[in-house]
Amino acid sequence: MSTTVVTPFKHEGHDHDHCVDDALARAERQCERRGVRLTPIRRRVLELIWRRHEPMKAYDLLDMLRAERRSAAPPTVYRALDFLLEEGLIHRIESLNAYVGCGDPDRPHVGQFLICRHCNAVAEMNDADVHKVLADKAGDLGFQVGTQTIEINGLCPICRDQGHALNAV
Amino acid sequence: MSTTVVTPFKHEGHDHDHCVDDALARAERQCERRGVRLTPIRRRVLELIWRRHEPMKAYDLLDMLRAERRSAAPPTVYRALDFLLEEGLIHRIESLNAYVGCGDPDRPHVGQFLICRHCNAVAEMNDADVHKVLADKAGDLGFQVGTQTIEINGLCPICRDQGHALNAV
DNA sequence: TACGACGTGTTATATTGTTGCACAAGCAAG
DNA sequence: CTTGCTTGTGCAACAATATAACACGTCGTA
Ligand SMILES: [Zn+2]
Ligand SMILES: [Zn+2]
Ligand SMILES: [Zn+2]
Ligand SMILES: [Zn+2]
Repeated sequence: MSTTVVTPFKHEGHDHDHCVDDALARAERQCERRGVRLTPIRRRVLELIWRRHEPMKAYDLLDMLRAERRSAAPPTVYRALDFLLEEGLIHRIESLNAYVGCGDPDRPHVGQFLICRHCNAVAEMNDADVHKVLADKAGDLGFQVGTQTIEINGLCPICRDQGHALNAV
Repeated sequence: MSTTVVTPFKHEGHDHDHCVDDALARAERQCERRGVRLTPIRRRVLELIWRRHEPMKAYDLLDMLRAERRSAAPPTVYRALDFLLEEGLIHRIESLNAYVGCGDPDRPHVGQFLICRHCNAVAEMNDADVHKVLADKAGDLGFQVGTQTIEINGLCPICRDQGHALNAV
């Protein structure tokens, strides 16, 4: 069993205030250690992402930023996102054009995402078996693996238990 | 060994004219069987995608279409792409905002893509082991799998043999 | 002080994708 | 054949996502 849940579903009973505070504290420590600056804008964007604990769109973040910082513009948020991506503090969900916080930014990795199509909850796995089987199969074809984009769309435990069905979108 | 290569890399010695003709003939048979219409526009877009045998952007297709059909506009190409996606004749590569032909449109499936970061070549796998390990791991977390987006970026056999390195982008 | 690196403000632009409505082409029932 | 329905296309505008270019300010350091 090599499954590592990097970030669990939001529902799965957790003290979310604590979860956000934790993520910000981790980010601050990590940035200090690396000698990079978690400026107010960057910190605020990271906080907005964690607050919702679900994939956030760049322009939704921009609207929120604008509410408190009149000068915010697209570059403001995209620069912050670039920084956070660079430092591994967030991941980009390609299939949604959205961004989620990473629960384990310390070691660089690519995420394996489970995305609920009903409630938008996202969990991040980092499973060595998944990585290995893909690398092996790709290797069989002579392909050298760089970055894996793995995004699984489906139903989270809560929504499944509530009777939502896959085919109903 | 459950690896099925749905669409191999373009390089791997193949008669490309034949490959395009084949794809179009398959598409025509399939559309007829299903009672849907492979109209001239749809057929032409599919052909443009197969001609290049690599991920094609919507607006690049639009430019090509416009060269021969003055009235072409964004909806023209997006409607054709929607149709082709619906019928499984092409796949969308989320990480590139691009579209590639599917080598096995008959049975619906999601693709597992190997994308060369140097030459843009794409191969499509449809590997049961990959699907299973992901479904199992997701299932362990109570997640019911719907659609998998799997896109591996790296180096194709040709580019790797030519000494291109992963880190050099 | 002077310099250089970095972060931000600002404006404009590029890229990717959608909506709405009118009209035409294909097809089936009468 | 012709009426009416469904599907496909033309067209215009727009929405959503992302980047470019340049000016300016702050801060650490030679
Ligand atoms: Zn939380
Ligand atoms: Zn859910
Ligand atoms: Zn070919
Ligand atoms: Zn290559």
